[in-house]
Amino acid sequence: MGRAKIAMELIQNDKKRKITLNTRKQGLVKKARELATLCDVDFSMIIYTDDQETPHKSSLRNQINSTV
Amino acid sequence: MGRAKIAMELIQNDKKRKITLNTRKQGLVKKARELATLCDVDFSMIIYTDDQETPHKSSLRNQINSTV
DNA sequence: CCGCCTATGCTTAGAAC
DNA sequence: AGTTCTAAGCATAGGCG
Repeated sequence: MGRAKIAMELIQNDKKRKITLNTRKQGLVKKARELATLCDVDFSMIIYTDDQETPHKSSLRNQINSTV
Repeated sequence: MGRAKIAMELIQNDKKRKITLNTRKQGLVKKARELATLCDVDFSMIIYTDDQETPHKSSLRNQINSTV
């Protein structure tokens, strides 16, 4: 099946939400890189995510810093 | 005409580059908002652009801070 | 400049493996 | 859990008003 339309609201299902986060984060970074390349601009992007995979390692928020 | 494919390199034409910057920046912010909504993450994005429209007003770089 | 349009290509949700 | 596939939906280049 192709892409189904999803509601613009918090995804309740943990697994789906995590997949969506990763997929879309990737797409976002790609687009950011493209913009930086096409228009010669400096770019900084920070996504603060709760790391739900290793809660025992840290209760602090992880910082994913994508500098392009 | 529909969307033409563009090369992934610096857009030399000033006018085109500026249009592309604005259009894509808008799209990027939209996607960032979606990601923040769908996955409940905090998001910060900064694009440093040379303001080519008012070079007489400031030689400093403008900082466009889109916090979602 | 701004907005609208439309064709085209890119993104990505869901499935199948 | 990862990988790959596919099509639905979305982003957007270029044109026009």
